[in-house]
Amino acid sequence: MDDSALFMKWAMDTLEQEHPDLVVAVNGEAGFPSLQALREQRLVFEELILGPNPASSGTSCETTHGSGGFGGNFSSPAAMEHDVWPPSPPTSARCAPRLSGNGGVAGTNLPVTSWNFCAASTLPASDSALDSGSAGARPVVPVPEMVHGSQPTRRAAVRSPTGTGPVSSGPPYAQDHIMAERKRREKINQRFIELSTVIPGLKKMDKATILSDATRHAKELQEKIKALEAATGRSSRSIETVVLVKKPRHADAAVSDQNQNGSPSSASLGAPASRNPLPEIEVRFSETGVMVRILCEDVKGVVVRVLSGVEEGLHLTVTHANVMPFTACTLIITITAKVDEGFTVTAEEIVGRLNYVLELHSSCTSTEEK
Amino acid sequence: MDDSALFMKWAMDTLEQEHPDLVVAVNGEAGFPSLQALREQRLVFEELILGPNPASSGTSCETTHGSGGFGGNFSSPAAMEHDVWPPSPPTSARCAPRLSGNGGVAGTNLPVTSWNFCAASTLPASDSALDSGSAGARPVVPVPEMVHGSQPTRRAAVRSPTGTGPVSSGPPYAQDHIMAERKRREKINQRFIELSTVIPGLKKMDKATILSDATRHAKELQEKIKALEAATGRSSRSIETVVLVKKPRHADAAVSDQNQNGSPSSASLGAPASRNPLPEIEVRFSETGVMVRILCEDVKGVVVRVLSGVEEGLHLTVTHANVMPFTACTLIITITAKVDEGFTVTAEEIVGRLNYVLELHSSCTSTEEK
DNA sequence: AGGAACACGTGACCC
DNA sequence: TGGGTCACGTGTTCC
Repeated sequence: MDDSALFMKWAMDTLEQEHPDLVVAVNGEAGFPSLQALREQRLVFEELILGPNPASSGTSCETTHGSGGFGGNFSSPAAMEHDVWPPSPPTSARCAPRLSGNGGVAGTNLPVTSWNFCAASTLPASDSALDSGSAGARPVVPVPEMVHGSQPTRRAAVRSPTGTGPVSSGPPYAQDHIMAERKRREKINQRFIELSTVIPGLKKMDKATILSDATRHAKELQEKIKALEAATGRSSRSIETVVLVKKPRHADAAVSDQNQNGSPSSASLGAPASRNPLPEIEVRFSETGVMVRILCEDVKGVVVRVLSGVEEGLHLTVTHANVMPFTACTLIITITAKVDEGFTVTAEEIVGRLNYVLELHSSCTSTEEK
Repeated sequence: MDDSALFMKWAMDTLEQEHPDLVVAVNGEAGFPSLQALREQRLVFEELILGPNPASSGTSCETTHGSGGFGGNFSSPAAMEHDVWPPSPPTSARCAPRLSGNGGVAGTNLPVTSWNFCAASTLPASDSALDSGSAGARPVVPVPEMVHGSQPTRRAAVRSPTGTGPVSSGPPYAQDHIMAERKRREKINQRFIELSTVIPGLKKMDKATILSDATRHAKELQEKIKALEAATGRSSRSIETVVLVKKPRHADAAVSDQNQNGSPSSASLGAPASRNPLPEIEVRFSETGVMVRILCEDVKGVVVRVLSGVEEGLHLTVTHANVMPFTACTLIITITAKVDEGFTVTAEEIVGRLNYVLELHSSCTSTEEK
């Protein structure tokens, strides 16, 4: 989530900023945009994900956004790797490229988020390419990159607009459409990488694989849930409307929490062995919805936490909520909610979720930060 | 789940089977693969998802795998919706479409699985195009389809390859690459729709939305699992009280308490006489006051009755009260109150008193009037 | 060499 | 009329 958000933002930003236009380039050969800017980015990304990585950075920098190309006047073909079609026109009659006005190719290079997710964050550099522009077919640094294997760099190269012209749109206008499309692609790719982050044990990173693995994974999760529900259901099988009250939080054993640190929170009660019984959670179902009652410590933010935990995390829609103080440091929160269409919840889930958020909260307060 | 699984399988199979290779095509025009095979598939899909669908089949059926269709010879542009570019070339000079060798359009129409899953059901016509082949720019049936609105048909129409030619590849060779790419796209789209089937409540069907919803959904499932696990873990943990109170009329104040928690003591009693478990009353004390929670039938006047019963009859001063509906005919009443100076109360007193007023009330309603 | 994967530009469609 | 979405063909890179 987090990083993805960042990533998105970054993507947007770069998109916006782009093309200061300088790119220039000149005749045939490519100015070439990012390319290694991209790689650079990927590098950075690696750092983020894998932890701080020495080395890195270095090379390019600013240039990246330099993409600007289309402003209209530079003929620079920017992109093209090397071959270049300009000299191409043989038989086919490529028609005049029009688009950018002068015969040259249109700019439109743009680094592009590209598939290589990686990218991102700090996003430093960029580079050389930009001013360096001029030169012809530089191979440009190959730049080793290649993190662990698969993912390609995908260059930013562009291609001539190929005529463009036929029916609709002259060169000029259309071209924001191309930007839009570019953005769309970028968005999708980004989503792709987000998706890839939530599915574990994914090795290939193919779009196709990501997709299929995602569905596979989803199915697995569903099944797991079903199994879990069944399991817990058995244990407390009884007629409808079972009330199930739990007051967990002993911490102890479970892998879960570190805080066996004699939670300061409890304070209140003198009970020796037994610690604070809070939170206490009760869940009750009706045909149409669910009631949740929570008795918990009165700590700042706990209410919203609970409410959002219920609504967002559990696919419930709160129809009624009430909070009232009880004792100096205790709150009684009572909620009724409807289960969102197409979803189901079990008491265990709700209890688990609430325990989770409450636990988070208390640890939050006891330590600091998150 | 089920269907999705089927779908998946189907998908896989079709994928495998497809392109018996003949596809090849021969001279320029594309042979073109499945076309309606795709539609057929889509059809099948529909059936699977929506349940057996009469009608359907009819048309193509066999043809499907017959894919054979492309055996190669039909130049038919099949696809193109209507506009058609053939006659287009005005100003722009679309250049000659080379690619396919003959001047004609390149084959490559292909209906394409396309994004439109929806499509279809009966999905009539289409095909005709297939054999009918030959003709040029026939508008061919627009094919109404469009299931519930959004999804586009996306026509299959192709475009001329736009030259293709420049540098690399003459028209001839390249063209299997294009088939490959086509296949890849198809695969991906297919995976997309597979994915979309496993995620519930998805309305938009956008690639982008599918992706993001997929990740969202995955995260939710993960959490749900975590919650479930936590819950079951906890519950299994013998400790914890976890009293799970059924709605017994046994009353038996059982509630918690086995743990001598110094904390607020509580007691709850079910109504003895009444057959239905209601009312259910819970009382809990703090140092400074008392909390009373009542689950009772929602009968007119019950609220004031309860409140006055608590305040007047028991020497309590209500500091907070909340009433919320739960189930069609049930109310949850939660009250906190302070004990009036100089008085004391016990849980039993309160429960007794409330049972009394509630009983009065119900008898009131049950019999007639008072 | 050739298959697989990606991004790009572009035409077309829809709301 | 334009923004959004898609599929397509193409160039390119990597194994």
